[in-house]
Amino acid sequence: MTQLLEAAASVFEQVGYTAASTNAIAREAGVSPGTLYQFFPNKEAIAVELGDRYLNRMREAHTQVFTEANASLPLAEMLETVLDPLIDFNCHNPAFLTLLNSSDIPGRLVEDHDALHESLLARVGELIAVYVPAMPADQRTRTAAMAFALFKAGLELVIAHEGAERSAYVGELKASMYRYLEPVLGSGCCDPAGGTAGNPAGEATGSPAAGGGDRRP
Amino acid sequence: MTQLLEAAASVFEQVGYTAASTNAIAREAGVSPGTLYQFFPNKEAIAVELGDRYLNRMREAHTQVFTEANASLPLAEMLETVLDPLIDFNCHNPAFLTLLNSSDIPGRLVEDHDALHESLLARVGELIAVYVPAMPADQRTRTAAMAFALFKAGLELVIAHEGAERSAYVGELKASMYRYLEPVLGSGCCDPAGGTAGNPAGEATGSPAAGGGDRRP
Amino acid sequence: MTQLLEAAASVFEQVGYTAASTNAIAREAGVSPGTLYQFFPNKEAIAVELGDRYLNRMREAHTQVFTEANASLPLAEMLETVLDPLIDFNCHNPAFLTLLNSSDIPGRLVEDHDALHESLLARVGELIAVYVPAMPADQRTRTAAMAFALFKAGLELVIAHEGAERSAYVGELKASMYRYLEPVLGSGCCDPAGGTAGNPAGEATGSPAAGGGDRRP
Amino acid sequence: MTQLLEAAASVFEQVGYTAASTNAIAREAGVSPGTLYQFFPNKEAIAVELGDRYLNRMREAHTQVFTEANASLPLAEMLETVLDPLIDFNCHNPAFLTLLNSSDIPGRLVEDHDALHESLLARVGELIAVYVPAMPADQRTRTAAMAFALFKAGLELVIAHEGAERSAYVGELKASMYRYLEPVLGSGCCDPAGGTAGNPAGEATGSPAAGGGDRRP
DNA sequence: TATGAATGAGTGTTCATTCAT
DNA sequence: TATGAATGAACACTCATTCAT
Repeated sequence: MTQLLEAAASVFEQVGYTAASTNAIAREAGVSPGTLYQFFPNKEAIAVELGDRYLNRMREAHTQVFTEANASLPLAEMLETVLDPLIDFNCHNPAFLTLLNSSDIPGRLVEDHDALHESLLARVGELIAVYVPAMPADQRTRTAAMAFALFKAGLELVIAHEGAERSAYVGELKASMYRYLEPVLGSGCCDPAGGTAGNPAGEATGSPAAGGGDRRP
Repeated sequence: MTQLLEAAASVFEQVGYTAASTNAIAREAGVSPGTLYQFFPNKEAIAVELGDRYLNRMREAHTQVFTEANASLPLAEMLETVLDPLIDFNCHNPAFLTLLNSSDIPGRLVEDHDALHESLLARVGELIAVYVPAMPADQRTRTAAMAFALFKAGLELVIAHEGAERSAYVGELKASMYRYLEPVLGSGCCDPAGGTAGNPAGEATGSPAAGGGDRRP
Repeated sequence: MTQLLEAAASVFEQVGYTAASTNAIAREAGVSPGTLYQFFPNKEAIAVELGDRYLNRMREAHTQVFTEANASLPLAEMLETVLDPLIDFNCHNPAFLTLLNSSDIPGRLVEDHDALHESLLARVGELIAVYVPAMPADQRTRTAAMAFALFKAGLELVIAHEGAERSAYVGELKASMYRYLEPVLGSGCCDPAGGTAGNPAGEATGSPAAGGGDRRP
Repeated sequence: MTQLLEAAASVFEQVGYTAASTNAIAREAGVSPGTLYQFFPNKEAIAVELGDRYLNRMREAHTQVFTEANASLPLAEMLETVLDPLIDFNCHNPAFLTLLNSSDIPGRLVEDHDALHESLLARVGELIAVYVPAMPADQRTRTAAMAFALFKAGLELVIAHEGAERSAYVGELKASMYRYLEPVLGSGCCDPAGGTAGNPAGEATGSPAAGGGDRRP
């Protein structure tokens, strides 16, 4: 089962959900096609289970991401606290993003698959609600959607690069999120910094700007 | 030929490039499979031609998008000038975004397909260079990549909604791009406004915040 | 019409009858597919007409091949007289052999196509009958079939080579046919010579052994 | 696998390699198209595997064909020894000849396919070399090619007939080969006999003239 | 008459899924 | 439980043939 999901993650990441064949997943897992179908009723179910496992592992390993305690922090620190482990997790599990962006998963799965998406979106919304309880629900929904979209878009760039380049993109990602959310969630007024060169004072001001995300050697 | 490309756009948009079948495209166009292959040598060529046409139509119809005259404008106005027609175009041609995000197009096409991507990315980079000529090349590349990613991510949300909701997302998209770029390209210091509720003064300050993009009823 | 048949000959020779497409023939002839079908009802008819033309051209240009006057000659000379122009013709019209060997032409055509084959076979039989009038019909049929098969097999080797090598194969072809037929048609008893090295006296004895067939530079 | 190859042999024999469809082969074998592709990666591979099997079966079942011990025999006896099992084998496996003559097999297969051809041709050359070691290589090549072509041409006639008629053609085939090779490989001078009626003494003289090859009733 | 776009059944091949072992 | 041969509908693509122009 685990080896099947790992194989699926590998194949999904390489060719995408649609182009991934169950035979290829079985082969990658070192089992026969028949065996795969004793664990999963169909190809969609593999993606769903994989998404669930990713979600659980994120919850288990990085509890702080989903803790409201973060809400007591200033925005910049909260973002650091929340984004760092998320970025790290996705760098080590790139198939998660693939799954998250596979809007072309067909049929009945869409509901289940969107469940993964909605689950994460709801988390973002809750966090926003802690910072700005007065925000109307529809506005909060939009802000959460936009923040989440920003995060996924930036993640793709982060994952697509390695080493120092990856670190730089991590900085850009954090900066873009901070700048987008600061006028809404922050208490201050001016953007204190940015991942963009030319503002080397960034780090000192407390806004997230650079570093980590890639803990692979 | 035109009806085939329109059918392809429709099918690509609905199921993505990989899952789109040439037979389905032919059926949607109301022709036989054989007819499709008198115009295109293979499935990839359809996507390439479609991408080229989109690019040309964008160039022809919205010359101002790619004009450096925009660079003399303040950032907020430049963004309005550039983003509005782009958003509008993509709302009317949603398959363009699908194509732009179809990283799973295989084989020889990849080069042509990436050409589309690179072409747009280069445009963004040029615009940035006009605003901040002193920015180092690698930093400019990253900023352009991030801005483009932001735009695509926001577009997806815009396209996914309709009516007032869509307009609201247009505001969020513009706000996110303005806030990301302002510290780098802008001359001012404070984010003067935002699409986010709670800052109703937004429109008055000249930052892009709401409006257009969806001219469909 | 003529250009169509020439195009057909070229395409048949290159890929064989089955793999030859009518579109390819039309393209090679520089006309549209529709034009082709105004001259021929279907693909088979092209092969039939081509075969007929070959037969007629052989008859017209090389009357002596089918003249019974040859029957007054000794076997060796008759073979020279008959084979030389035949070999020459086939070297210049290689599609003829292709057609002759295309036993996989399907359907109704087979009858027409075999007509070409039968026509040539009958000629061989007639020639044999002149030499050995007493030979029983069934035996004559077999001898003719075998001689014709020998000829086609040798021709293929001849056509497959060029220059001196081709000439050498012409010698082998003539030798094989002479040796096969001599005990039946000839008056002598010993094989007087051969195209095979080691018997350089061959040419002097009057048996066909080498030379010509390839008049292309 | 075996049933698939048998089906393929049947279809190839009936319509030739090019016109044979994999679906037809699967249907003839009583399996689905998908099943065929679990054993063979593509159509070419079927022909290659079939050819290999034929070659191996010829080698295993008729070792004497490829034994140099035959070289100690007089030509007539050697031919009997070698040709009889070969003719017999081909009468029972007519698709082998079809494959051998399928010069229109495309693409990568050509190499493998020609390998089959070359393999047999080399055998003939070796046999000739034993009889006439002094023969120059190029001459030996030509003699082998011609003898092989003769054999294939005669085989076609043999296979095309049945019963007594087939036997008669076997006689003609042997006679043609004996007469072609005798002046080169034989020690005597006169053609001692022939398959052709009118020379009833043939059998007595030791030259191959008639009989077997068709052991089917 | 010549065209060439259109046809649609057919091709070689793939793949999610099943089932006897 | 695990296998892997089997399935058959579907896919990308071809081609002999038709027909409106």
